[in-house]
Amino acid sequence: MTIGQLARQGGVNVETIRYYQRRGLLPVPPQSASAQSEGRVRRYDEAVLRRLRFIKSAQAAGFTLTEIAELLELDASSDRARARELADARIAAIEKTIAELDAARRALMGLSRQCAAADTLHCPIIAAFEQV
Amino acid sequence: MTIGQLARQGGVNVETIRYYQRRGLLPVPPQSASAQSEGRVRRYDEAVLRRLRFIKSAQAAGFTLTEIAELLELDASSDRARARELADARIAAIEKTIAELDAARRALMGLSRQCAAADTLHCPIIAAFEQV
DNA sequence: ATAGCCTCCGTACCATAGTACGGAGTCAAG
DNA sequence: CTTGACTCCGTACTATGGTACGGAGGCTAT
Repeated sequence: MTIGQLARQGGVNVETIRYYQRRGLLPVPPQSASAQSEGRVRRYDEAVLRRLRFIKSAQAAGFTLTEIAELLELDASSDRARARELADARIAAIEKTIAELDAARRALMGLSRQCAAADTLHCPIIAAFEQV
Repeated sequence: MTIGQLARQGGVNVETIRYYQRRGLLPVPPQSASAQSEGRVRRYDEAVLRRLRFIKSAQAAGFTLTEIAELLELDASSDRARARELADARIAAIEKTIAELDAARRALMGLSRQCAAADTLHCPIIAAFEQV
């Protein structure tokens, strides 16, 4: 498939694929010849699409592109210990983020409820943050 | 207090304060005269420190600096409805993020456990992402 | 065979949230 | 009254994750 097809299949921009290639996350296939001409267009296979989807999934899990690059290298070297290390570090980071977000969420919910109550003189949302 | 003292009290860099001033989040006080000289150093009071702390708290709740600027403007205009709108939008965004992170966390935990089990032939962390 | 997309590639630019630098002036303590 | 730390201010640079642009050439359907 062409880069444009790969991009559509992966749900990203063509430019994003080029960017991932520059970062070494995706391979740059050779410019293969087509039936009619010598061919100067690069063709991508399913493996690249799977790799692209891996990147997007790992990214959704909060891995940075640098970490994803490392995961992809581990894929080649089969370094299980290191892969697990990265996964565990990410789990800890996710748990920390969730705890912080949950605290913020509960604070905001209480404030929004108070703000909706008609008997309050002024909106507490802004005032509340100032006391923290 | 001076900008350096304000920074220390607020737990940020001096440069960050200047940045917030450029963004209109913090006021730039006049260069007040001191006892000895005409004075060309700006002085900050408690109100600015409270404002700085408000910014950091709101930021921890996931508001962007642009949204915080709006909240600060609402503070002046007392637009409760809009403040509540922003708070509710943020709550929804936080809940979405938490759900995504929790899914990623649970996936990673299962994978890490599998990876630790000695009977698996190869680490499943990388393989798992490729199927998503 | 030609219009009208698509690809290639380098380079430049975007937003977000800061951090760093450098020279000139200011301030407080010894 | 000087030394050393701090302030002022503009400008430039950082990281992260992309987007945009433009010219030259490639591909495909009519």
